[in-house]
Amino acid sequence: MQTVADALGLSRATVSLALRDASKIAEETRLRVQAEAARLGYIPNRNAVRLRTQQRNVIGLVVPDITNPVVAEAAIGMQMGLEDRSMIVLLSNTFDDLTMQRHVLRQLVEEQVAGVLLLPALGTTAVELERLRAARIPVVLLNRAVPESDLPIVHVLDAEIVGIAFEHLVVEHGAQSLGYFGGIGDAGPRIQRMESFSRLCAAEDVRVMEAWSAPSPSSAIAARELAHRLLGSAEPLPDALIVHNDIIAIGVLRALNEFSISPSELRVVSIDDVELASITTPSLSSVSIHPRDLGRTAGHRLLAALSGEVFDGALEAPSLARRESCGCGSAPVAVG
Amino acid sequence: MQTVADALGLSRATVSLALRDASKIAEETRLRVQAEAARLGYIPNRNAVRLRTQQRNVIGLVVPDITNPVVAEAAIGMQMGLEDRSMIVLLSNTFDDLTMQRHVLRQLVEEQVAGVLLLPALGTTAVELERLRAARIPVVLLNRAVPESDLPIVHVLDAEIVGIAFEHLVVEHGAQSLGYFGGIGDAGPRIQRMESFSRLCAAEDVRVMEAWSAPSPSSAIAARELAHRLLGSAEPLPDALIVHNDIIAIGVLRALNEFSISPSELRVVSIDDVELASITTPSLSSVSIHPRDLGRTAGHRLLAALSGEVFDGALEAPSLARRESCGCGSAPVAVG
DNA sequence: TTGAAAGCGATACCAA
DNA sequence: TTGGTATCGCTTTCAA
Repeated sequence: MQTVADALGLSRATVSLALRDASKIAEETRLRVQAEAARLGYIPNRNAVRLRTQQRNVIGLVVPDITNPVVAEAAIGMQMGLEDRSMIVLLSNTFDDLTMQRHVLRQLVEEQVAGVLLLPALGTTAVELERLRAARIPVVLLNRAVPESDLPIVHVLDAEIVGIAFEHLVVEHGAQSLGYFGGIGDAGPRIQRMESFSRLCAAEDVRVMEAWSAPSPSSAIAARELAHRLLGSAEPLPDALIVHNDIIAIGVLRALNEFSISPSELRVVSIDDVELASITTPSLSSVSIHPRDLGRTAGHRLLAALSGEVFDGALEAPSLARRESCGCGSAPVAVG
Repeated sequence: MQTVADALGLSRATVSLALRDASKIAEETRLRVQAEAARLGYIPNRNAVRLRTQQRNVIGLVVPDITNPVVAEAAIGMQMGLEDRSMIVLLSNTFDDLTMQRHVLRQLVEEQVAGVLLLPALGTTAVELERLRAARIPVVLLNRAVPESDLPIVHVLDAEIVGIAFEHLVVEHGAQSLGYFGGIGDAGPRIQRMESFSRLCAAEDVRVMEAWSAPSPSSAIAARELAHRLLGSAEPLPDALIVHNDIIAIGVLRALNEFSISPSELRVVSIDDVELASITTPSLSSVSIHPRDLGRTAGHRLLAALSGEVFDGALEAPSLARRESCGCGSAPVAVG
């Protein structure tokens, strides 16, 4: 293309300059070049540019499941946090599969990406990330920590979240027995939250209902089945439940509904506050983690790492959306 | 790196060959090279490879909103349809904004992507895609058609979907009056479906309730508000509603619930059948469009276009998931 | 079987 | 202010 462009008597070098660096080129030449380039429909080849300049403008986003609304929101937040710098996002789903993740990470290294935002697959260890480290590609972890690794991580403040839900249920609603329902058993988030949960229950003398504190995959259907099983068993009901996330909570709500158990009998506070939470029946009280902000912050953090800056941004604090499922009364109905 | 690799006495060319093309290289040399490469942690530079070979292994996926579960599912389906060919997916959200879409498409052209899967932003016209055409980048459209353009499109079979819902409501449930609720007014899908809907209603002498056939954005909250407004007004209820998608339907269901209107009074059949549909209260009868299959098919179609093959795959036919919201009885409860 | 050299499309240095 | 030329990392003839 360059050669075509100097079909107006100039050298490629001049054209190259004229198309970017404004200085050092006669205003008139520049305009002529730009006009001609536009006329010919010239489009620079990013691959060549990258090869020559070592420029890196691609960010890898690696997640287990983009279908998860929180993940999708975070992805969008990240894209928003990056777009001004004309960064491009390479997305990959790992399906929580280590082999897949290995494959993907290798590809990203080959692509010479500027950095990687990683929501690690279950079972990810530091060795999995060795290649990235060797290639000196900055990595920011999202939500799930990786054992033995000191990578920067942006994550929801588990202790704070659990604290908010706990405080609301115990202090405001007077719950005496609690369960922490769902979440993948050996994944970071559940482990972290269970820890806070247990500590709080012990400190405030609240009874922990073990059966209702079982793990569950992030699926409404699976959660509903589990809740069904518990409701059909002799297990006593706790006063309230903190549910690992909204998707799981929707399954639980459905089960409670089928057993005609009202929020006053079993209060539910969930975590995430996705859009759907306000619209379920009963509507779902949920601790909002502001997933978009999470993604945006992670993006900024990665950018900071790229330019060697110190990162100073903080995550938006979680906050409780009070709705019906905890017994806080009816949902606000916005009718026009 | 190559230079480092021939620190074992060979030329870069030999190394390059040894690392891929098995023939023409002594078995022993090859092994030595590969061992050394592994030891040194050599990673080929995709940019250089692409530049030299003109190889293209990146596919652009451009969608308005990855947060939409159907879109997310389709994205995953596409990724699955592509992965064996070691293709990489560049994802971008346009937020249904034309300026954004222009920006993104330009980036994709610069990246020299092999092809683009595009779920066009509202208002996209053929001129928007001119650049892609000029760069001879194959495009496959997803779901929304682009006026004046003859690009191949993979889309849900709107007429068939509406037919299934209509038939179920009118023939099996005896509905005499119907509404087609929601969908973006000037977007392809709603227009297509409204057309089928009107034709069917006319043919079968079913009354079309105009007020209940209003457009609505794809948001449960907005849909609920609209339904609220209608329920609070003097508008008569139709016997049944075909709802544009599950997200909208969830909002509608919530509104009906708040007005204590049961499925027998207003039957609802929705479109999409996302996972959540089986778990709402009442559970949502929905025409499944198999979004993953949609994505996979689109991916295959694009691959076919890349290699100049004729595309022969067909889309999975839509099918109705009968649940409670149309009055088909209680949801199957899978209790262990 | 291996090596030398050209070239992919751009940038950047140094002269002119 | 412009042009010549080396270079980025790799593949690919063509000879040796």
